[in-house]
Amino acid sequence: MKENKENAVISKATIDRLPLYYRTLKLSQEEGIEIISSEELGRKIGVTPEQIRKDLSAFGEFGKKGVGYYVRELMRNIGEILGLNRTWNIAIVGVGHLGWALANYANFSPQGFQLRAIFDIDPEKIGRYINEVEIFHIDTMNEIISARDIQIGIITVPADHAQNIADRLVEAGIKGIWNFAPIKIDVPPNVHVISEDLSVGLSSISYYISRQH
Amino acid sequence: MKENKENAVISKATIDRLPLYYRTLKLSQEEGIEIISSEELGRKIGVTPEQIRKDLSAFGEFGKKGVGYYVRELMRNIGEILGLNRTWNIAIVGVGHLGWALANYANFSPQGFQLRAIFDIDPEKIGRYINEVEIFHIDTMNEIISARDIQIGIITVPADHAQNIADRLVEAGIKGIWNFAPIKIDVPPNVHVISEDLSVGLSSISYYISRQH
DNA sequence: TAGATTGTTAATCGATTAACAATC
DNA sequence: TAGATTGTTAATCGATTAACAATC
Repeated sequence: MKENKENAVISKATIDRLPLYYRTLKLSQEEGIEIISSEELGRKIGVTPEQIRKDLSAFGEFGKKGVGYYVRELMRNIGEILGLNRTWNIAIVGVGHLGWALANYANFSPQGFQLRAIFDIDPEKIGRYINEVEIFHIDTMNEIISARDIQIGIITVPADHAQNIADRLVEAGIKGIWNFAPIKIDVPPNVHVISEDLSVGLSSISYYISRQH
Repeated sequence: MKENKENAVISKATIDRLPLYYRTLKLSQEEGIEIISSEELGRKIGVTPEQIRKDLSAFGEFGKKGVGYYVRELMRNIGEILGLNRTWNIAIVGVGHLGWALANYANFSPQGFQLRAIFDIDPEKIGRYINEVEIFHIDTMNEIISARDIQIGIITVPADHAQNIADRLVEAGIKGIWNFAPIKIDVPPNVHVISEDLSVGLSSISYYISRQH
């Protein structure tokens, strides 16, 4: 596991940008670019070059002065920082429209995220498969999650069930939750939650375009 | 249109919290709660009471000292600030899994967002309906968007087509874009873009659970 | 009136930007 | 060597938190 330089606390803002760097480096690499400057990388992402250099400097010295960054090497380093140099097993809870869409989302596995189980309560859905992954009854969560060594749970159930599902996931030993339910969920401090709140995006756009002069 | 107090610039962080306040007030209202303190509202959202009072104070005085906030009244005020006191017509471009899921997402209309058109290039899909909304060919975007007075576009096409679609949406007169493609898109300054980048969530979780000691 | 809670100013904290020495 | 670009320190900017007077 890659440690940061002197155990300094890394800002959340920095962490949120690392996946953007990683993704953009990957695109550049696929285009055959071998070396990239913070200037060019920043231009592609929409971030200042200083920001990038500052962010990276929290973890080490990955560039070559006067030259730039070797794309492949920087990718490997950021991948290591993000913990992408391994496989994470994930489960989706709730096969509504969104859960179904995410279960079909193909871009997870190249980054090391493997969908290993899907859960629902609808008897109609249980036993079926999405993309070769079986849908199980929610009551079997404990067994399935430990048997399949699942570390991350994705919650796509309605808001009024989200906390209960989160509790069950935690109980089953999950370490991280990606929550799509539009509600705050409480978990113990050793479990990490990222909330993807799709109910705010349009409101925020509405605000800005309302006050266009 | 609700003006802020003395034309001060409102921080982006404040704007991003307003929809959370709105949503939580709505839930409270549905539970029959008529008055709420910043303390209680903050507890439900996971934000400090000071933060809420500070955010709101940028727009006016909505509370009653020693009492709290009238839920219904505060909701109306925040709704006005966000521009939710009207209907916005929206279009989805790209009927992949995610576009399909969003087209079926029922929670938009209660907040005044009406899906008026869906676009794709697949001849198989064109002419079909999702939830009573027709799928049109992308080449008819200009006419349809102005005919149906659509102000907001949702991009759910692959990353390599996103910029082109954004250009077409802007050309058709759209004012705001909700972008789900994992790439930065450039638009003129009078168009507002919110990016919902689903490719970063899992990486960010991976980072945090990797370094759990 | 006493207790509660807002709205706002001041203090603190954190993140971004600017500047530049180091060096490839 | 000269030019380019990193890594890092210092300066600035912005956002959050603390404190408290105002007042219901």
